[in-house]
Amino acid sequence: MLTVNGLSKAARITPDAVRHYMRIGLLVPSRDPKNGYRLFDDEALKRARFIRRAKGLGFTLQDIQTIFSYADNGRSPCPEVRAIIQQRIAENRASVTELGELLERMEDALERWKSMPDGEPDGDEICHLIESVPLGR
Amino acid sequence: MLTVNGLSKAARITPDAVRHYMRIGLLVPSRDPKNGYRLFDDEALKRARFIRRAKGLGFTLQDIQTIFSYADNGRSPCPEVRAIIQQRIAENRASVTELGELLERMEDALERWKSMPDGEPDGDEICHLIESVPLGR
DNA sequence: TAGAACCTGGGTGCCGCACACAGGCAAGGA
DNA sequence: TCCTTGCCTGTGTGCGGCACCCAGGTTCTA
Repeated sequence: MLTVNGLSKAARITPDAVRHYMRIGLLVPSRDPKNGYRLFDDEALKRARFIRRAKGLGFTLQDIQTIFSYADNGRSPCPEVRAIIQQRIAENRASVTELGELLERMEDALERWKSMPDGEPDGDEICHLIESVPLGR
Repeated sequence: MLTVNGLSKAARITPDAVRHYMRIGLLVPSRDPKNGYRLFDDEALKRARFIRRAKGLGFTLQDIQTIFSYADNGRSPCPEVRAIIQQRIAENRASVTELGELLERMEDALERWKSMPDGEPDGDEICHLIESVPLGR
């Protein structure tokens, strides 16, 4: 049986993460009657490692909740898992695209600014560099 | 003079965003003594539009605070602006890379899973699809 | 005169933790 | 025996950038 710190080391996550997972119900400890310490069994260790793996694949903690509730009710989570990851892949593609477009705007701006002098405060503009950039729709 | 809603329309942001910017001190309204309504002048409208532009370039609200405080003290924010955007560009590149790597892992996993059957609960594994994935370091 | 549409303040929720506080408990050495 | 060190406990707050909701007051329009 492991304490919070012990579990955090065995599963290679921070103690704060362990506490967080407890708070949201992903990990449920028992108690040492002697001192009230939380104790985690092998099942909890398995879960903690699973969480680490799943997070590394882009599953959210909510997703992992869902997966656990399937498993806890004796049903296979696999079909859901396939569906969820497709969803997350789509979201991820969208945000990569979006971030890439932002990055391009940023680089363009920096480049254009190279040939522009710094402005002096004139009570009319806040920063002419930024104000020289066209508004996105 | 514009109310919250009026400003939100003139600057093309949501009323909730206007309220948020007020809360964190980016926009400071005066008051209509008749009814206590918040009133925004042209200066505030200029600021609201500036916020929209700067956000579109990847500046955080904190960055914008900094820029405003330069301008408010009669100093040119331009050198800071150049420094900040370089910083944000670097961060953005890092997260694009990171997200891209995550996306790759996700796609690889989905692909491998195509040739794997759904598992049935056996009390040993939670989801063999996910557990078949190697741990990242 | 009624209803719609606006306004006010304040609070909560999202995501995944990180950090901090104040105090209790356990095990070692001087 | 006391002191130190290092674990543990519960609780609360902060991050970014809003979105949403509540309960109630005000203003405009038909």
